[in-house]
Amino acid sequence: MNDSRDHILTTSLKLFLQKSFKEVTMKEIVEHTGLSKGAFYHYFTSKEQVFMEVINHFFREYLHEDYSQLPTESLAGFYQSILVNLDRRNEGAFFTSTGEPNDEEAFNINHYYLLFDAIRMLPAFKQKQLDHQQEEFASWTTVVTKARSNGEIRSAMTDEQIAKLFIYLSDGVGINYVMTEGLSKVRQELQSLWDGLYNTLKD
Amino acid sequence: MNDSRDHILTTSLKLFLQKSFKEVTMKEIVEHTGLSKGAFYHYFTSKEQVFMEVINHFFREYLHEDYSQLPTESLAGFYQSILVNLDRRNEGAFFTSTGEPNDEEAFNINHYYLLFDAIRMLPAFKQKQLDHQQEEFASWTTVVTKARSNGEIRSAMTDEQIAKLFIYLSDGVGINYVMTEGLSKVRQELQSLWDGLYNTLKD
DNA sequence: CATTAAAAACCGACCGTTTGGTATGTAAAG
DNA sequence: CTTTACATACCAAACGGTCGGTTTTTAATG
Repeated sequence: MNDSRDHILTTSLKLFLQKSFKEVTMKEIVEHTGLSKGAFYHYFTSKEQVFMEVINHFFREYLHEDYSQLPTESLAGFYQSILVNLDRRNEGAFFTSTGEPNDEEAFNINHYYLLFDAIRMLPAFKQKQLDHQQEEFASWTTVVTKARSNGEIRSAMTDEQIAKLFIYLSDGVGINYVMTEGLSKVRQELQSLWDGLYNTLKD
Repeated sequence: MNDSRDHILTTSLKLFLQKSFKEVTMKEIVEHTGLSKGAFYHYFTSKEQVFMEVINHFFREYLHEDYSQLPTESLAGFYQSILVNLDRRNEGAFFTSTGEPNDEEAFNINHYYLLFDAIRMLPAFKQKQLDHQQEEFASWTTVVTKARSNGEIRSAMTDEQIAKLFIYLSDGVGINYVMTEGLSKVRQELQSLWDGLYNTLKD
């Protein structure tokens, strides 16, 4: 039905993945869509609006792992599933929902621009981000608690500390590799560190 | 001597700490300095140039911990020193070199904009960043190696893995707190996690 | 199926403002 | 009297956005 509107949205997303909100111009959006300024403003009222919709439609679901769908029987299985999902999102595509392929490069430094822009411009998004972080923390903590009572792991640290260890480790690996090479090595790096940490807790 | 020039530099820094390069306008720089456009272009040839100098003069030394000055006798002492230095930089000021006080808020989300802008715009800075990361990794690894042979710690993980654990943990804590609250809690959070990790390695 | 009127989709010229940067001038310093 | 340090008016280009008009699609009617 609304073909052009979706086309504008996905095209804008591609641009916002390459530059910050301020750096992407209306001219670029219009030219990349192949449409005209009139067409754009027929569907959207402003550059801000298309940004907002881009964030809400694509970026949020792309960023946020769904922790409720993860297996929680063991800590090892839990983090292994996250790694597998990370793989899927990397090789897969950004636009799975629209069926469009991801011919662009993988996760990179610009994703942080986009994330930060969204946080600064959209209070609702910032709240979602906060909620997601809490959910992430709660999920990890639950799994760690269970793993400890199972006898899967043991440690002098609190469950919360261990949960944070895993979470911050993944964030740290991400931002480090984004600043240097690509995200290609992130998966194996994260696997190696999580495994090492896990084995330390297991002994 | 060159009073106005330095004034422009520090004023520009303050602005670049609040917005991205693109978002900071010449008008803002000129108005905040209290000088005129003519004055600005008397000392600098472009907005890019003042950005470049801002990065080289202030930001780099602010960001980069000097690992050669840290005590390496024990792992505990090593990371404790880093935490103390982190304190100093937080409460202290951004402009220690010029003696100006830091009345602005502490490290926040905009610092990442600045960091990313610098990486994208200044290849030399990116290289310095990379070198610094390598130096950081090398320092941690050395300290961990020594700590292990000392009998201070023991672990099934390699020295490199342990080093990365500490490094990525700090990066992860930083970016997480920047996105939510401030950097106020980062220090204690990092202390808690590093301590927990350390004790696990010690047992 | 053809006719037609209304609505939706789309175009590109145009608008006021802001952008980074320049040119010209002048007052002060050496 | 020359150089340095500023100020200000000005510029072309780019900015996000508007508007009047044209084409295309849709839906109702005979």
